[in-house]
Amino acid sequence: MQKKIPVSTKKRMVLLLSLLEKWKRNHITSKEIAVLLGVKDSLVRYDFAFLKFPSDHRGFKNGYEISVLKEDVRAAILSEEESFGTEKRICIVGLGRLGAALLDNSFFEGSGFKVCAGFDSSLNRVELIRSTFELFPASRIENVCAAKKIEYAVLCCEENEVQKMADRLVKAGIKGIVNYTKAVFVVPDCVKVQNISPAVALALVD
Amino acid sequence: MQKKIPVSTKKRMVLLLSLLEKWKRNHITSKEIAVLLGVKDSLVRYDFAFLKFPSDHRGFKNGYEISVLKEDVRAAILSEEESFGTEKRICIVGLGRLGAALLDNSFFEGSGFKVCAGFDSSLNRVELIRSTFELFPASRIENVCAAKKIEYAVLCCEENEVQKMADRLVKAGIKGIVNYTKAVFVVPDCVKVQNISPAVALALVD
DNA sequence: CGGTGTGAATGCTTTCACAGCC
DNA sequence: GGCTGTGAAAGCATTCACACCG
Repeated sequence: MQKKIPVSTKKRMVLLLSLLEKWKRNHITSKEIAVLLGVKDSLVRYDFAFLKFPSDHRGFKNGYEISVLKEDVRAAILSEEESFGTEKRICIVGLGRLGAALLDNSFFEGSGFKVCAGFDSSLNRVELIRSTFELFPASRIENVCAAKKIEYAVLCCEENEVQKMADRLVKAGIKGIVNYTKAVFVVPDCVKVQNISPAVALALVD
Repeated sequence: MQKKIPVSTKKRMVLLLSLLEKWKRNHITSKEIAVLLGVKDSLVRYDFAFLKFPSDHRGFKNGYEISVLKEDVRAAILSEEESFGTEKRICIVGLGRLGAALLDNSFFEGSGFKVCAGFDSSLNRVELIRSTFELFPASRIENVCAAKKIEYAVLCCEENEVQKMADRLVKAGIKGIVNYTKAVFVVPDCVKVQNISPAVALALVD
């Protein structure tokens, strides 16, 4: 419906939402946001221009009012999706130490995502780990994801399983994959992937 | 010395190196690389143009020879740094389940980074967790990082500690921080940070 | 042909400059 | 003065088109 929000803007807006949660005063300026996000203030205002806020914040002297801004931003970045308002469902694939750590929904609260299932090729792990939602053997990815309407996946399995798991996720009709392993894999164009293993992330900070 | 390598190129090259490790044939074409990286083949060749390989691969009919390409790429992306060849030293800050999971050096092998220390504000954890290198209380970040010449940090502590830990890392003279928490923090311009919590990564794949 | 290398064209993203408001 | 909003300019990143080679 709207003119699609640029991904770079979207990334900043997600960070912004989580930082507004903890902001103590009830107003904030573009300059203050910019410092926290590590960008220029003009860029923050330019981002806001895309979101076409219903409210006009101009002339508020002391910047934006937190409650209004928060609602405006949330509405804007969620309104793009078909599944408006409802949380998008995700799964964790690979329940080694990293995967098991991510089973905690506190990583995702306020982000619009919700962990709904975990998978591992080791039956042992699946039975051993306790969690607030169901865990399954990897062989059931196709079934379970479809049944539970899971749309996104976080990959943190063994490197030699990566392609196999990705294939299953694709068959399950998943829309996007966040890959925390060093290994890369091939998916059809309609599935988006973010390769963001610790090693890659580190290479980007220098 | 060279014309600085663009970050987007660098990211792809890091992925490429790890992908070449597992490539079975001893030659590869830009088309094949492009599929694995999920980009256009022209972009792969354009990337290579920046790196100004010593060897000219043109006319090799069947693309690039793995061993030559691997050396060329590695040399190019490492040659930017002052600390040529030697592995860059990193630390993990916050040893909850996520941080503890990242203490495993297998996440970083082949990437040019090496975990050398872990920190947590809970003495209990520091003493309980076993690892192949030393763990310290968070109060010692400044000392230990300086002494061990640690240059980069991975942040995965409690959200309410994030700013405090970041301040300590800055005092310790750290160059870059990868932030796996949802919380944001402020650092001087000379320190680079990558905010890439699971929630942010997911927001980018749709 | 099917491959690489490269300059020019396109498309994104960020910054600048400045009008308008309190 | 300090703030937002916005169009125009600058800066990056990606794609295209095509020369050249085996």
